[in-house]
Amino acid sequence: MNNIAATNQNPNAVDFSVHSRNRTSQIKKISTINHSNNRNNNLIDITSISKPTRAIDFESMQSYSTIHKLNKNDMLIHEEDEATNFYEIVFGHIKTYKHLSDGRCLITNFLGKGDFVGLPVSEHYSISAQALTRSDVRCYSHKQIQYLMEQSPSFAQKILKIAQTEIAQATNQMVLLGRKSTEERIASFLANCEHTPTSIDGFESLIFLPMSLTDIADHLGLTQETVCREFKKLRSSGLLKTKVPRHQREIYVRDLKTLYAMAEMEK
Amino acid sequence: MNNIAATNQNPNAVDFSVHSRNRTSQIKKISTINHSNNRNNNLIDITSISKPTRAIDFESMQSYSTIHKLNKNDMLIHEEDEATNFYEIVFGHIKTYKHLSDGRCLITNFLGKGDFVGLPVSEHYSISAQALTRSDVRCYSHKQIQYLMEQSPSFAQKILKIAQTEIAQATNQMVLLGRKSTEERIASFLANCEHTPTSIDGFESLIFLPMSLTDIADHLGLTQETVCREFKKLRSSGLLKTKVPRHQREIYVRDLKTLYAMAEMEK
DNA sequence: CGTATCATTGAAATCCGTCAAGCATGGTGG
DNA sequence: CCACCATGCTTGACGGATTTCAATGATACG
Repeated sequence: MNNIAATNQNPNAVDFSVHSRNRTSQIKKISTINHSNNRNNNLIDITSISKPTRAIDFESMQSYSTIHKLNKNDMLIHEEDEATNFYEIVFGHIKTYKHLSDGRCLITNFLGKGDFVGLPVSEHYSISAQALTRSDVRCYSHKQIQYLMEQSPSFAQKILKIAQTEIAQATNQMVLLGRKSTEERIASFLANCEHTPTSIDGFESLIFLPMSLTDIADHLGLTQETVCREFKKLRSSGLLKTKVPRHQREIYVRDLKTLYAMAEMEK
Repeated sequence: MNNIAATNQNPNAVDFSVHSRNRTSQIKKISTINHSNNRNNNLIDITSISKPTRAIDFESMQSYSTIHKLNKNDMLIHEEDEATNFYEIVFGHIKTYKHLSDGRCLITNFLGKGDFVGLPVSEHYSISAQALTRSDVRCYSHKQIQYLMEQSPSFAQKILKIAQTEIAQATNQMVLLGRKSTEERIASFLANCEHTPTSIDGFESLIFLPMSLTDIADHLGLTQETVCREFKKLRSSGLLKTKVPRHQREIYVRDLKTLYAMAEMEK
């Protein structure tokens, strides 16, 4: 997750979206860009690829992708849907989650710029994904990915690396959910957020949170109330500060070392 | 996890192992079998592979693997170690886990026959793995795996599929740890175990558990005592039965449908 | 047969969830 | 521009499920 602060500078974010979690919401395909203004202009003609050892990376891949623009609360993936596309988040913030039948929800991850969702191979997606803010995602078809994996070993490695990263993150989250205290969960969460260095009143770092307290609770296996109280505790201890008392989407951290220690992070 | 019951028929399981969780324990490389009695006898000379589309599966791969024999409590993987090998469990039961600095533990998965651990790409393993019972694992070097991924697209797909399965399992476990009640956790755990159909006293199914209550607790984010009490509750409700009151490693399930309903399983 | 590990059970404490109410915020529509 | 309403945040009081602590009994393994 990079450049979270950047979303803050974008006042154009307008919400045309239908009600959250309403299955009738549709992805808005505003543009289908064919990025021929590619940095290296190294377009690859798929039909002419022959050398199996040829390297194909996401940069050159961009020529075959389309950009989808999502409004806040738009659904990107429904868990039950047939898996057809692989997405790279270009801008904005996405949450991935699972629901139980009675409405309980667990948010498996928050994704930002440079993150991926919808790896190929499986018939159906195993999670749902929804935009937290106005977002842009680059869409690759699974067929395309699979074809390129066949053509380029280094591309296949790259895909596997993405899967590995997902596994490592999920494993850490299991430790958090299964064995960490409330305080450790909040600290771990904040430690994993994107930090912008600052030097205001002796606070080291600024975090911008694109999600609600309820979302944080659904990510950490807590309730909204507990998350709220824990934030309050950390504020009165002096570790955190928010400009406006309410609407604390911008959080200043006094001391990152203390935060990490509190998080009981795995080395 | 297949054939758990089979481990039960193996009274040869002897524990020569050193103390559990003792970093000084070593993998016992008893045999380095070169399985030339391969079913199809289709040994592949790696140096002669040229066609990139050639299919290579684990069956033909076996010629390049070695078998490691593990005693109970032997370590297969240490989290901090440099990642060099990929393992397939051939026989027995392995647990994969992570520790926090103060000793708290979360068991990320229980592996059985046909399961894998130690996917390539990363520099270091992200979890530890230890044998629950006497076990045999087939060992493939990462170099070998990477080479074969380059040679065979279908092999690369197979590796990616393994990673995907791991992600899906981890995701379900996150839901369990973050949002399920104690009863649902136990029921989910039992539902995921290997079942042997039976018809004794109207009980449908038999489960053999190779792990301790503490291990189950460390997998479900509970304490040993809570797990014990929940089992007792399910026994007195009539859903479960054990032959011997203590040592309840063999559990009979009255009704699988009830078990699944209780588990709040994701469809 | 003895010791270490594992399982069991009870009593007490606590953390967190639940419920409820009030307040703030921001987007919408008049 | 203001009022309204939905959503999100805050706070308190309460109850209960689980952990913690402790002690005992089984079991397995050498």
